[in-house]
Amino acid sequence: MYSSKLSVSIHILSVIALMEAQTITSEYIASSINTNPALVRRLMSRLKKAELIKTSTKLGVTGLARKAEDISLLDVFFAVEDQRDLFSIHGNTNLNCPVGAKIEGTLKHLYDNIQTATEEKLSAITLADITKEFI
Amino acid sequence: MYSSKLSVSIHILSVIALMEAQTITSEYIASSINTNPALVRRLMSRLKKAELIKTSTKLGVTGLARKAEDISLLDVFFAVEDQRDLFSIHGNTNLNCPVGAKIEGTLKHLYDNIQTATEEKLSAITLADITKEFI
DNA sequence: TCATTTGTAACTATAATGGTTACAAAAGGA
DNA sequence: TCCTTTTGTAACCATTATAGTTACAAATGA
Repeated sequence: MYSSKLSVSIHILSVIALMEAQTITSEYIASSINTNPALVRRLMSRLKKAELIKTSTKLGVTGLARKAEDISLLDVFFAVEDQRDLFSIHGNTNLNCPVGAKIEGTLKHLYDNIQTATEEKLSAITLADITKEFI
Repeated sequence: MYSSKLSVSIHILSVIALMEAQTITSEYIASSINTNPALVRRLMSRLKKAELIKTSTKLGVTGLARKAEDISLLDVFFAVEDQRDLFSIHGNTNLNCPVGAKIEGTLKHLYDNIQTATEEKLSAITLADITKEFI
């Protein structure tokens, strides 16, 4: 199971998208999530590096860096999630056993297919698809 | 990212499938994985409860409970993984905010679609598909 | 009866997450 | 130029899950 970083980041981006006119702060966003501003800023920092949002000291968040229609959930996922692999594979198997020798490669190939399908699903959903639920 | 329990369980089942003739022990399987027998038995216990393998004290593992063609990776996944959700959703959001009020339901619906697709992929692969790679 | 193996409890170390405090640095605006 | 606000980040902490390990009672085949 992936962490909630994707979910929280979508939350952050949604708040920004819905208040495009104003500039808002990590403090404000944190109050919508019911968490603290530092956690929000930690994610904001990564969203900024991925060029999904614009920020400025003193002013706070000044908006999305792209249109909501051009931000996919895969963009967000890649921006904030370090551990992108869907399934873990145990290493250090016994290479003298026919299973031990080949299991890693076999599973890797198989999991890659599933992972690719998942990522395609994420790339097909945009922030705009999500924010329209909130209006 | 899911734990390696699925991967290790597939390893266990593969060893059993490839040695269908003989009965083998957790000790033997552990040597192929390069881990210890108790960890193998912990997973074996769940595979047995899910009716995927047959075991007996004194004899050890006496074989698969079904044909390898009739054991899907989804069966294995459900047998050993408690945390089946693909993505975590943060709870306790601020219901006074339009985003906070609806984010949980929106994400749940969206993630469910992706999860279902993933599970369908897992159900389409059988143990037989995997073991044929090892011969 | 006895030797073997499962099944399970209990414990440990490690790593990731989510939460939190604190503060330097940036930068807008008076 | 100075002040105030906010980001960006470091440094913690508590909690949880994983993977590994030891130990042993109970089951059971021979």
